[in-house]
Amino acid sequence: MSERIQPRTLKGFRDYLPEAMIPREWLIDTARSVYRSYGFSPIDTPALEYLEILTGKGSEETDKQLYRFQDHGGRDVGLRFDLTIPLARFAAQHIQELGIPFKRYHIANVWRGENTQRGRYREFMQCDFDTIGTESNSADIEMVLVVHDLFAAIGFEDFQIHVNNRRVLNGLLEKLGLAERSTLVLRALDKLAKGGAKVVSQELTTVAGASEGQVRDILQLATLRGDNSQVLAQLTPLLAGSETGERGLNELAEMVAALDATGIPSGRFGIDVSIARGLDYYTGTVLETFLEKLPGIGSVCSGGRYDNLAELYTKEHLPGVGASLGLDRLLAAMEELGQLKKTSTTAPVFLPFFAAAHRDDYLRLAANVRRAGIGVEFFPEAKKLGKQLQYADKRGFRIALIAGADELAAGQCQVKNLATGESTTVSAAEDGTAVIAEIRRILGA
RNA sequence: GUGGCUGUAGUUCAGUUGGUUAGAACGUCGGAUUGUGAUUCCGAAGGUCACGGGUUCGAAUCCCGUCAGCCACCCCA
Repeated sequence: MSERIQPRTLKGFRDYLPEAMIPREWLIDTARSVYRSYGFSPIDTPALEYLEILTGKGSEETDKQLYRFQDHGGRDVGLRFDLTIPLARFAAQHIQELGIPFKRYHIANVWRGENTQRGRYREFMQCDFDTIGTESNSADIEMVLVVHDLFAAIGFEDFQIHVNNRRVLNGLLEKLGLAERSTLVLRALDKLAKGGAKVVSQELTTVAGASEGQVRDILQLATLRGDNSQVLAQLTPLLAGSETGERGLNELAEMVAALDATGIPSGRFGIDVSIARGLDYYTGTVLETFLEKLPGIGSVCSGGRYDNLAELYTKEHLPGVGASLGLDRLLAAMEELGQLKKTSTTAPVFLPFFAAAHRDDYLRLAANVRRAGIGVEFFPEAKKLGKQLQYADKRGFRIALIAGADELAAGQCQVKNLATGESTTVSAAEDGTAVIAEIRRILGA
């Protein structure tokens, strides 16, 4: 034992203590229930894939960030860096059994070997949902609704879903004769929110090789302001004559009308022509979600429509639309906003081990309360009551059930509200119905 | 991957121009209080000063490397 191994974790990888894990699980549960409420079904895929599956896309950037190695059988493998590529492979393999349209959600860890920053890690969780196999704009509209419901369910008031359509931009680029360099242009445009017009125009000129006039037209389009109908009206002349652009415009207009009809508060959703998304596989709707109080953290939920998800893996034509919630970035944001409740207990009720000779009575009482669907933690040692209550207080329990030899002899139990300190004595007989009723009363209040 | 800042008990931080035994608060554990939790009092545990090397009579302090964290770029959730 002379030399111990230093306990440590890799850069960008983290341990989760109960205090961090409890809100994390809550967020996952919330996302899951919103996705399910729209009929999305869960799937899972392996963390490790054949390298060729992951590098199929071939972009340099993802290639650099990919965790890759040879497995014990000498196969070239890699850890998934998002959930979309695995979905493409998954769909190519199983779409026959699944049928179309296929709606799935996938909540899982992904890995990227990039440099860390607040809210950005090398192992992080994504909560994706996608609808594949349909080109209907309804699916795009539903995507926005899901994102809206998701953030509302999490408890945010001040969030904004920015929506755009790639066809709008592509239409303009066609008109300008820049269609071939669209990826470079879009990537530059993606920096508008952060860097401003100067940065964008410089990158457009130097990287994308756009002329002064082209830069001016692109920026004019991207910096349109006003409410949704105003933006749509201003876009119309800019895109006139471009089939692609007009189609994009129509899709946007349809979406605006549909979302208005569902009664989404207007401040939470807006056309933002500057949203481009760096990823080049998006072809139609693109979406980003920002927290008004924390614009610096960037988009916490992004997504869009892609024409052919699985073309690398199958002949089957599989269009899709979906978005991804960045769970860890969102948790970092919520922590910064003080929006996370601090508890490190999962059961609401605490049962002190008070009278050492009565362990079985406590276990029976706890079992009765649990049968009613209420979690109970029984303290493992018959320590001083004060100590046990201190423990309960620190963990954030809401109720303590206090029963010493006297109460047990009388068939009674104190139900103590730990928030107020009030305590009522009720009968513990009849499988604890009175105890359970009192607990429910306190929890309900 | 590039550049900048940082690293001292579980946590937040002191620590003089390099000087001998590295401190505090909070937290933890025990006691005052063999039946009631954020109060009070007493006591205890807890540090290879991130790790490794160098300079020096002497290093938490100066230098180099590694690791990690934060920030910017890049990219993105």
